[in-house]
Amino acid sequence: MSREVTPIADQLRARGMRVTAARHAVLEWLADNPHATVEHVHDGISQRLGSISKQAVYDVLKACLEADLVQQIKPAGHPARFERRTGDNHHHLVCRSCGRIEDVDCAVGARSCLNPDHDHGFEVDEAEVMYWGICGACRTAATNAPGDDHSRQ
Amino acid sequence: MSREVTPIADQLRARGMRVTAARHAVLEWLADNPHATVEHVHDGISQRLGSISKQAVYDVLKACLEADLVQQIKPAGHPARFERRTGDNHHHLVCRSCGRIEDVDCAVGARSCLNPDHDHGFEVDEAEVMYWGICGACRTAATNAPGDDHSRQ
DNA sequence: CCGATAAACTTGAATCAGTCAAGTTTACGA
DNA sequence: TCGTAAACTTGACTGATTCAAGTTTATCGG
Repeated sequence: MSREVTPIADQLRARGMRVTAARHAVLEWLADNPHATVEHVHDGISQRLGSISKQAVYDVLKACLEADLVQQIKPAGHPARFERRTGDNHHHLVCRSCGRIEDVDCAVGARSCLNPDHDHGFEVDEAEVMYWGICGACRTAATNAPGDDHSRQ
Repeated sequence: MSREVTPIADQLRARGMRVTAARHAVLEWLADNPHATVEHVHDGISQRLGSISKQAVYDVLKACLEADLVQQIKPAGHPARFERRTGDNHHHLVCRSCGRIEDVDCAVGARSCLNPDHDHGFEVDEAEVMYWGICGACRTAATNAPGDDHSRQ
């Protein structure tokens, strides 16, 4: 059900990138499965592609990252996650326990928290807002069976 | 020049923690060297203490973290950093190139960006704001000798 | 359509921060 | 001053990510 405005192949070509089965599969799959880890992506597209190395997934994601076709989220202590939604300054809600991520629109309105009052000589290009907490599933799991987090989303 | 309000030993005892040479050294050193990595702390206090294992530094920092005596910052792609300033909702400016960190007071005023508009069933306990950019030193280094980041602060 | 070639992919080793585990030492209350 | 749990030492291990060398393939010029 990926309702792409532009076909994936065109998006790649528009940036001068080669169109490969791996790239197509990753981008298509990611559109339907936001906040996926490399592991998730690999599992997800291996079926559709027959097989693909994990390194290729890293390569594809890195290329798409640089081409601004995907965005990366790296929550401390959890593997990186990827999503197709880029450039709209939205933030993320991260579960401390399982690493699950949800999107959150900027609570203070677009770009309001993007400029620090004092930049210490830095050239700032991004403001990242991350809300940390425990998701519903993990809270339930914790009360039912204390001490066992059912980890990994 | 650590101008502690309360002596370090007392701060530890106040939380029911044992006062050890390692803990004292770490906390004292950290007061004068904010945003240090485990490596930095280890190097810094090894001299003052004669010797200490890196694992002990991890242990001390973990204990102090749980006792709220230090705060941890984990910038994506860089080793964790520690500081004594806690509980005042300040944010951080991180250099993409060398990982150097500077403090920034909340641009939108205390706690204004702490509550996401939709919590997706999460129990949110922290909002983390991280500004990413390139610090002055790395910008200079990049223009002088392109392609060589003089990394690691 | 066909080959050349640089980009993309495969495989497997390496790195790096951090964690685990078993044994020894030490702070501190009795 | 003694016993004990907490803290420290040493060294192995993990898991995500990166590096590197060799092979395959998309695309472009002919």
